[in-house]
Amino acid sequence: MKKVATRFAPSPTGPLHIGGVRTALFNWLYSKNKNGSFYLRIEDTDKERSKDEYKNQIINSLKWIGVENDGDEYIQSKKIDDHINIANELLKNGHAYKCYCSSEEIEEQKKRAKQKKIPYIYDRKWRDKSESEAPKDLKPTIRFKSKIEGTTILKDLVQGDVEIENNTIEDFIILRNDGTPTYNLSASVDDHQMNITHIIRGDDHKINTFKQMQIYLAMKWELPSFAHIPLIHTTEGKKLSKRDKASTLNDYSKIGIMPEALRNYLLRLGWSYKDKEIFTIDESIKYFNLEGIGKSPSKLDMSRILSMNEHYIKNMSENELYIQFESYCDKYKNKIPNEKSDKIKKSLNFLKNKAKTLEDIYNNSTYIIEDVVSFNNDDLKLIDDNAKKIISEFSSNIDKLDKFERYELEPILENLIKSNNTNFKGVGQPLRIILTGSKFGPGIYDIIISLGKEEVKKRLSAKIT
RNA sequence: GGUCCCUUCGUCUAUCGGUUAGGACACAUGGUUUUCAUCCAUGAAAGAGGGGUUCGAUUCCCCUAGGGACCGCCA
Repeated sequence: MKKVATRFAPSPTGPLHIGGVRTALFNWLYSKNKNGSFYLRIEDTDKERSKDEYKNQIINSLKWIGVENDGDEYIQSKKIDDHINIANELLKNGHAYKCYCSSEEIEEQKKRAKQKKIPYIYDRKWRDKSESEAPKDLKPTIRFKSKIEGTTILKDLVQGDVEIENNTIEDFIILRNDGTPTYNLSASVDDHQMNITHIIRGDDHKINTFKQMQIYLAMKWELPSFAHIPLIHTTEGKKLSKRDKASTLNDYSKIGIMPEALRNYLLRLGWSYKDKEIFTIDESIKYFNLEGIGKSPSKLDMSRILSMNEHYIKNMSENELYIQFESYCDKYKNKIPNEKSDKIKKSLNFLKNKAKTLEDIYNNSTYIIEDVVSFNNDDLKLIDDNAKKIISEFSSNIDKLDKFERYELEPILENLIKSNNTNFKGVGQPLRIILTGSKFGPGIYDIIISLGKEEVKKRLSAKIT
């Protein structure tokens, strides 16, 4: 048995979106499940559109979600000479030929086909023409001599047998008239040279697979296995593209989605293992298989991502959560001041109960992070004279406390409720507003204790007068 | 238009011929609760339609309908 090798081969012509991330994840999981290797190949042969910026974004995205490639990134543009050599070999073997059609001529044919509403396919004009008829002033493209007779069956590991008439595959270009290789050639040569055994990619590549299979056959190379996974659709039911909002990983991380949550979500999007929903990395490696991949495209569901994130927030250790929260604030909000980090750490146990995202934690903890409380007028109106009296009583009552724990605070509040002939809200709400500037937030005891006696006194006295 | 793929609750899915069609998210209701939440309980919610095959079809086959992908000297 050959050692399993998979690859993810994006082109750095745009930011990697969540669909690509899932494809990478599936390839990575499959190879790890089989104790094999996973490679990252940057397909940067389109010099016009490829950008280093995108290459880095791709590498960072995969790193962020925990998909790690074996070995260095494979840079396709460095292998162009190999691709050209194979094209020449194909030419020599009679599996390819020179086509002297100008691009204008081809465009014209396509236009006409469209007008007549018939499918365009290159008419194989130069397939059997002799070289002597070639125009002198035109550089030819090299086309692959595709099969015309019969059918080809692709034994797809996800979709089953897919049969296609060979004559629907045109004589595709493998070398442009400037001598550079095109995608189908480069990809086949690279996959072969990298000893890729399983090609797992989006459904949108299926036609390419039939073309690439023919190159393999012509070169007498051993065919890899193919698995075409259904695409991820937007809520509108269309193929997800780079232009869609909320499509890159950064769109998610900036609102406080954590990598393990998104990884788990993506794993379960289009793949399942019985009724299991939550998978650690190790579990996903252990259980991942191609049989569990569904055949129909699936839609992105934000509320599901959120609830997955919520699950991870509540179930990860507070230490780990703090590390993620800290770097989240650092990157997208304000850096947590050193002197506040202990308070935040201690408060995580109640902060996390109200949070679906790291951003929620941030919003609920600003009263700790920021020293000056800001108020809005509507809330301030609730602080009437009666409320001020209660607050002032509370303030003097806590002076004698030395532990400043819940069991000490509870009786004080209860007494205030009784002596002022009110309910919990009558005491709790004004306190909350003055302490945090908001009617909403963590439990009142949590707020008081997390702030500490000194800070509570300070904030109360600033507002009573 | 041609080729290919898909079709179970709103969404992600389980079921590999016999189930009261299960779970999760979302939703609704009730309970716990100092706000908002959490948590707990309960509920509503699905096999696109039509033909076969079979003792029996969500499951196998065919047709129809609907949806999607591809149709570059991009990758």
